[in-house]
Amino acid sequence: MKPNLPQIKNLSIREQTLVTLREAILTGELKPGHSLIEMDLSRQLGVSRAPIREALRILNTEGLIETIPYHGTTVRRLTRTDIEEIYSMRSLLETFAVEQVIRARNPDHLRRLRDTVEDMILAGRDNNINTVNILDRDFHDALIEMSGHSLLISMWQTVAMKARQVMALVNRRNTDLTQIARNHLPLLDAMEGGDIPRASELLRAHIASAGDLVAEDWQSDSAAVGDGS
Amino acid sequence: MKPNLPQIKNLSIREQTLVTLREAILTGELKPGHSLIEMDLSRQLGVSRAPIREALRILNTEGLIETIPYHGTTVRRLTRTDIEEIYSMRSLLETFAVEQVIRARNPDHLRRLRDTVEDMILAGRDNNINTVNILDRDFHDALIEMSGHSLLISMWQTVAMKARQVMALVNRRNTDLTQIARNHLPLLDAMEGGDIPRASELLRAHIASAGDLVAEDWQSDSAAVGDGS
DNA sequence: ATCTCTGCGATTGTCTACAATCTACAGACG
DNA sequence: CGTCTGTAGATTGTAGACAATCGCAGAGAT
Repeated sequence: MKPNLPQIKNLSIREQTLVTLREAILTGELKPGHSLIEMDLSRQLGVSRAPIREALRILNTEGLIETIPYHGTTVRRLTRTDIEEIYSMRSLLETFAVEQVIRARNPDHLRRLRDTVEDMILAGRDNNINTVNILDRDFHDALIEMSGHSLLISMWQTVAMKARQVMALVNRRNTDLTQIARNHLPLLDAMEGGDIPRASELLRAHIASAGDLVAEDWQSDSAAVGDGS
Repeated sequence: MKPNLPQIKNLSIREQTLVTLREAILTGELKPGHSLIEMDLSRQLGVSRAPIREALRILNTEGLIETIPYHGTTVRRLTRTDIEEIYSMRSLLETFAVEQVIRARNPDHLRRLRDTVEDMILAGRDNNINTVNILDRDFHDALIEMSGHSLLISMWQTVAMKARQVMALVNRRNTDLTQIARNHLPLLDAMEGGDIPRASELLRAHIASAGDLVAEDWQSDSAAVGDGS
């Protein structure tokens, strides 16, 4: 009956520019301090400055770039304090979310989370670091989504973006991937048991340890770039 | 010595537009559902569409307006769920802040907060509702600022904006103003005593009661506008 | 030698005109 | 009479040119 044709979506140039630039920043392709000149972007992307400017205003509001009037736009630099703040905020938001999810007592939710963790452990065995990272992100994103709190989700996206950027910039030390994955299991157990205080504490510790690890080998200049051209 | 001349600031048209529109939305002058047509704004403000569009993109990112491509831009409508979410998020962020502030143990902070509350009580005696509201906002803003957590401050601004908008849209029932002001005193006492759990709980209750009051007499359509022209 | 001022290049800010897209309504066709 | 189609008007999306502003280098004065 329904041929199930792929949805045709004609994203505006502004939106395409936004996604492109944001992704480049979050993956570390565009490093902190890199200067973004509208005219250059215009030539590179083959579009006029108008949509680019609008995309830049959005990125600026999201806190990923900084603009000095009549002077230039650069990818925002990250200090160690920024990183600590990002992780403490993550902790706050996720702890809140986990509380909501536990109260909802939805078996589907827990099953979905457990599936994700199991996949993560498997990917860890294969030493597939990329998949582990993606599944880890999925897990935490899912946790927030399940709260059903749209404002929380929106604020989470902002923080999660910044966290992604930080992750891409640090040179990860080789940690035991299966261990990272397994760390999620006690949290799931606590959630299934409906033990909010314990789940909160486990999550807090989980994120704090991740944050400490990142903050530890953060040299402010490690990923910074002088000129950017 | 210092003539204290007013700082000359040549804000860009984009910025002026942004501030103007945002203020109009937050004060309820522009009600949810009201449609913002770029061309009309352009004529009214006597500027071209380009800076207006950039301001609109920012407001959109801030979550105050919604744009449907090739169709129009409207002030975002607020459901009862939105309001509950705004207040629960306020609660979360402020509770976090108060914990930081207590830990910092800075006497100046507590003094400043107490001064604000005292002024608030005085304004309440005079039945000066406007001043009470401003001081109440000052109090909560100050609490967040004192945390020294810049990411928290930034997220707070987003939430506080929305809360301001909601406050402006409900037809406040005449509550005892001095009572509102006095409600802050136990919180201050707990903070001075360094009692984090008690302070958290008081703050949570304080915000929840305010939220309930607002949510109670919220009719989704009360402040909505059909056409907007 | 040092200070001041002027001009230049680079970059963002703004304006105007034109293109693309959506909704609604009127008219053709069965 | 209902359904489809096409056209008009409104609105946003994009382009390209021009204006405003900033930082800096270099000339000239002291």
